[in-house]
Amino acid sequence: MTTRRPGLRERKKQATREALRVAALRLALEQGPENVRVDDIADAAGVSPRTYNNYFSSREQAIVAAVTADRESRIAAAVTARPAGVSLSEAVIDAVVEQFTDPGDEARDALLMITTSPALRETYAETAGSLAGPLAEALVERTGGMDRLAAEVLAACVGTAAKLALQSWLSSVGASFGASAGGLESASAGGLVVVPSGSLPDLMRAALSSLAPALDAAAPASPVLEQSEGDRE
Amino acid sequence: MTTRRPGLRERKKQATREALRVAALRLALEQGPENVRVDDIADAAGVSPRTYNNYFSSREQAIVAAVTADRESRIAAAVTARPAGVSLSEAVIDAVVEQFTDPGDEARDALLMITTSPALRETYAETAGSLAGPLAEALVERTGGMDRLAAEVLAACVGTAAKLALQSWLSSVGASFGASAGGLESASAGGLVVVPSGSLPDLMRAALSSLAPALDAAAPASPVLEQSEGDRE
DNA sequence: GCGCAAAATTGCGTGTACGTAAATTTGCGC
DNA sequence: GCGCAAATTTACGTACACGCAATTTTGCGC
Repeated sequence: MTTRRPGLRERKKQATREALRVAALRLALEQGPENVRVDDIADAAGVSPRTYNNYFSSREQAIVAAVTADRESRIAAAVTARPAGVSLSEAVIDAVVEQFTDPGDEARDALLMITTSPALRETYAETAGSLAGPLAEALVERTGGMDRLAAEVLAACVGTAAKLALQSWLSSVGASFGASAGGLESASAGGLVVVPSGSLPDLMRAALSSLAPALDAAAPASPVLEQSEGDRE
Repeated sequence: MTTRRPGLRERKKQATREALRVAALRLALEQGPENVRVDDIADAAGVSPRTYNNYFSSREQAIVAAVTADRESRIAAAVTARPAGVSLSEAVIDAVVEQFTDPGDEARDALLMITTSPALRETYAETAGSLAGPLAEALVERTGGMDRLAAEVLAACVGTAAKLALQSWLSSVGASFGASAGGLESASAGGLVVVPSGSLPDLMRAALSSLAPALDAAAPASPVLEQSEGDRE
């Protein structure tokens, strides 16, 4: 249902996007992330440099996109796929942890590179926030019509918690965080005080568990849904 | 503790920052936000353009900083200042709503300008996330040592919820949100589905109320709490 | 096939963010 | 007051994000 008509035109767009992702990742792995210009990526993908910015709004996005790909929709799908018996918090936490913890086989070295480069770390952590949209949909779907605003808020908070866990984990794995000279720190730029140096799954589970009460409270007390949830994908 | 040593040197830095803020706001109000170059701001503040970026990492930051100033620390202070009797969620929600709802007297026209410019709206909404750090401190302080990670997570989530409420409110007040062509949407760039067009206080209270259970559950030694929900694990 | 309108790509120009190293200022001990 | 080390400001160069308009490509009705 989501992929109604691929649309021959749309398909080509996705192909271009994919080509850019692949090219960006390959070049970054080969020459190091700092030595890759957007011109190089665009050149390797066979498009003009201007086109690159039609698909990605920063140099780092294409690289991390090669790893994160469509993680958001996978998480959303995983949430709706959980058996109706489990609580909402359980479903969400399990789905999120699962999707974030398992790196694709070939993504291992890419992850290593990302943890090494501060700029990539930042962008990578920010991808956690992008799951808000799809997840909100999934929340509404699963609970059978929870309040829209509540769904958006909770989904965004899950993303925030995941981002925090990711940042915390990254900062423990990699080097220390360079503090910029600027004053008005952006939300995601502040150095974290927590450096627990645990495993990423544990860390993420711990972070998300703080949200569990809010998630369960938002579910309208119907653990078993009799709704015909026939349409799956 | 926080302001241990004014430090004559530090004072001058803050003066420069203030000068940049004021200049940026004044120029933006006079000529419209789109017609202000960073060179103009730097020039008006009597520093080099490069110095501007030593204090603010984007052109819009200085403008919104003139309005938001030290909102984060005010919120943190407001949280700790609440009487010990009230629940944590109540304290936090009241403090946040209070600080966000009351625009300074002279900030009125500035707020109007911000709602008009999409770029400023974006930056303004993002400032909500910057309260995470101070708020986390306040949470730990008030609850008498809640888990550090939980405090960071909850504080960040409060910021996220506030940001969402702000975005929702801004999109209802101003014009529609232009969708960018790019694919990998950043967390805060996605168009919100919720356009309730309520008053900002109501909106923010509604958004934050979703987090109330999580906040209250995290307060261990709170006055009257029936601890129904045991932590998993 | 033909042609047309929408969509995507491209080139260009502008403004911006930031690394880097030189120049200037500040704080402090003497 | 003197001078030195650290911090701050500054100039310069590079890369980048993006608006805009011209150009090419795509999809579709005929």
